[in-house]
Amino acid sequence: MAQQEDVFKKLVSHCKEYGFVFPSSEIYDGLGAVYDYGQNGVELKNNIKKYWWDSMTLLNENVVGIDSAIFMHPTIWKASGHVDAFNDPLIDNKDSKKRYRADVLIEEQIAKLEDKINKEIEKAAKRFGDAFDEKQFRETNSRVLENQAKINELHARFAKALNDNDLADLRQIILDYEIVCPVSGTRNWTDVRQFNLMFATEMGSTADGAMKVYLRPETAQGIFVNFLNVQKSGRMKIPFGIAQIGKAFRNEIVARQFIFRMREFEQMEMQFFVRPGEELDWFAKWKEMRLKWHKALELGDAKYRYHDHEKLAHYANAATDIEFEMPFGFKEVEGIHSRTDFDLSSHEKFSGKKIHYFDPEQNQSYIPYVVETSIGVDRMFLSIMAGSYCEETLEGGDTRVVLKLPAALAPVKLAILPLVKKDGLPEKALEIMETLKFNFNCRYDEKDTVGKRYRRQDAIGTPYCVTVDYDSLNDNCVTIRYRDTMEQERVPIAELGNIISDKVSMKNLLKKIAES
RNA sequence: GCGAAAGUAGCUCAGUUGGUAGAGCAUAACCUUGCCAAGGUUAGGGUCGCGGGUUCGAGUCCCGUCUUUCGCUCCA
Repeated sequence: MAQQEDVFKKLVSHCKEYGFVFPSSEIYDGLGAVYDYGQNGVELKNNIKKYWWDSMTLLNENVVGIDSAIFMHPTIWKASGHVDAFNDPLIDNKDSKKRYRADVLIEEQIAKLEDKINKEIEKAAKRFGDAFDEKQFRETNSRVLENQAKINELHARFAKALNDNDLADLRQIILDYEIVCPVSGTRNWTDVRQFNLMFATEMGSTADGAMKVYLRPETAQGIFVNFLNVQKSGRMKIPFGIAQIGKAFRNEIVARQFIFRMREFEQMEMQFFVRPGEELDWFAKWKEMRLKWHKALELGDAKYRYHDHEKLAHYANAATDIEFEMPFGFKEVEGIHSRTDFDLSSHEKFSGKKIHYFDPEQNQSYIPYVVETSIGVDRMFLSIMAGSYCEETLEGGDTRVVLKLPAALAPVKLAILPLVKKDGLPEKALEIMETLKFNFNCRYDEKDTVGKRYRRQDAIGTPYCVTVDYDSLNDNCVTIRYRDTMEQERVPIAELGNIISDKVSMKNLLKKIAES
């Protein structure tokens, strides 16, 4: 484990040193849990997004894309449940250092009191046998009455505090009813603080006319509110899907582990609309398809696993995660959820607009059910970096750091290197660069020995290097050097474009998924 | 947010009882070699996280603050 954390540290350093990921606002000491992608990182990230987008929209003729705005009508977040669910009053116990939701603590206290009453009743029921009258017992037993009064009073006060959003009173309730920390057993509490997980800002330039809007905490709602637009304008027939890539924002209480949990992050989501009753079949199908997509990258099948949810969110009737083995353990990279008709019917309710689909085959109208696949771009990025990062010891004891990135995703596909920086070799190399730069991302390097240049390319995951030597001037051939095996092969310059294009093409990845 | 640790050049780190900063690697230029890094010469780069205090003098002591890492907590 210590060794794994060490690898993670090295990976983070590597990301910075080679222009993949930088801490945001670094010259101002950084900004918590926000990161910038560097010159190589942005290429890798764009390639990941293209891989996903193409796999959705090209491989599935019934999946189309949209790009919805980050700002959305505030009522959308009421309909989705985020306004309620992302607002937690939290309190810490200073002795155990544990954090609790203040409202949950109070609810548990109520449950405890009710438990006491039930025990009294049980005891009495045993004692009196068949003659026991529960109603009468409740109305007359002093201990029951006392507890019931407490519950009623607590209920009323709790409801009022919640309604007024009175955090001080929530704390006072916890103190007054002598609620203790389940771990430390003490009543040494901090203040109750409100944590709103959504970022809010104001729309409208004058203060009094401004409307509170949120930065979206997920991209999915942009798809749901456009369901009818896309279905009608695209003449889409169920089952069909809508895909979207975009930024989302969450004011995480604790955002850590590098780019694994950030406050600003990017999602790739596809909502698949199906007939009610068929959702679990589609859920199973997408669950399988998504894993294939991951495994096609060949980072190692053993690094992936499903994690089926036992406790489901209020809107779901099935849910699973695809987890990847990060340096800090198996972690969720993608979620696949069967969201039922929760979202669309909720929007129907809140907007007052009918969001139905008329199914010509069944000759009836219904609210479609939804199967969602949702993947974090940044988590995907991290999983690929972690899965590609290798420290190798070579014959002779030398070491090298190499990123064994899938060739189709590598930021640079080909480095063109003159063996020496004289005698017309740089000119020849630049000539090759001129013809290939339209096909894929090439890089030219003439500084230092060729061995050192190979290592530099290894460190950023460039799958192929070609070296221009003295023979090249006469025979128009160059040496291709392969990143992973370090083997070399002599090929004609004229064939270079075709050879490399084929190897780095995303088409081959997509074919692999389609055929598997 | 609570607790613990850390913050000196792009990276990894030195910096002895307080006396105004160093190394290796990296980067750039030139020379040399020429197919798997670390030959030579030279150069650039740091108000030692930031602010305040003690002191004749603070990277070094004290206080505050920010950031990062780990643990707790949360996670649609």
